[in-house]
Amino acid sequence: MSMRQSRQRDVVLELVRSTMDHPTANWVYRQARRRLPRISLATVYRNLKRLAAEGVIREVQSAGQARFDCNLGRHYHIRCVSCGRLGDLPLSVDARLEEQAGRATSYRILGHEVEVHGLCPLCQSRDDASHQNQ
Amino acid sequence: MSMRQSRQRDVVLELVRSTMDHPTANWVYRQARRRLPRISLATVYRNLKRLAAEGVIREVQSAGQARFDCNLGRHYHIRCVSCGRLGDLPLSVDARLEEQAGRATSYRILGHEVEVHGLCPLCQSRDDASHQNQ
DNA sequence: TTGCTTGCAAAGGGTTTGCATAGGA
DNA sequence: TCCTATGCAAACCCTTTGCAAGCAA
Repeated sequence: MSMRQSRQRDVVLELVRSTMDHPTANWVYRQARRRLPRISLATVYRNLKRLAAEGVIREVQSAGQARFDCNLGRHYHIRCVSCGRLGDLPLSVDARLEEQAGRATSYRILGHEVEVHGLCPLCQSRDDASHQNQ
Repeated sequence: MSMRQSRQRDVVLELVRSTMDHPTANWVYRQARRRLPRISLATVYRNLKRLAAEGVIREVQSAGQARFDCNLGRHYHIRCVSCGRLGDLPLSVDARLEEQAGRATSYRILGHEVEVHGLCPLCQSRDDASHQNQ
């Protein structure tokens, strides 16, 4: 794959793999600077994109922002509408959806994504607390 | 709902309702200018957002861009990975997904979205044509 | 008249790119 | 050495905002 090794790329990959939180580029950048204070946001973006292009990680679009996922298996996501947190949804992927979509349209089907949205536990308790003050 | 009438808003709404194509703000802007040459992109955005906030249309995020949908019923979408076209997917919505997600997580579930991706008929034939020339 | 709506221009957030330098193989 | 990867700054795209003027109620 002709990808040379670099300290920056190693750190970016380690960071994406360090969390289940599907981090944004900016989160990876902030964390990376703690180890490589001179790393630039452009380098973080280039490495995230490159790693995704090589299939080492996966890029997911959520609420209009790119997030990066080290879990390469097919799975669904759940997003908190309040804080934006994106998590894995441990459900089995619906295999029939794609054949149904193929029959229902003239598209050549390549895949599908499911994003459930709701309030994460933290934002639920934050909400409950603020309601008590009204 | 305290929404005053305006020619600009009428045109924006008419345009979103004129197509099943889930247009972007920029598409609406280009079309609107044919009828109101002095309309600004900011006005188009303000009206699209306002109409979505009032529940007259719906905003959908697709491939990192906002698109606007006059179909208020719950339904799934299909996106062409090549040209970005977003269409409706005429499949019944999976009601069990949300209860399963509720059981599998500690989120308070509010809804879910499904986007199937593939190649639309136009991009398929474009692809086939270009392969013949190789 | 009142105050919502507009056009314009500028700013904003996230992401990408040009370029000279640094640094793996 | 050769060529990829980097840091920096500027550019880019999409979207939002401040403001004075316009216009519906």
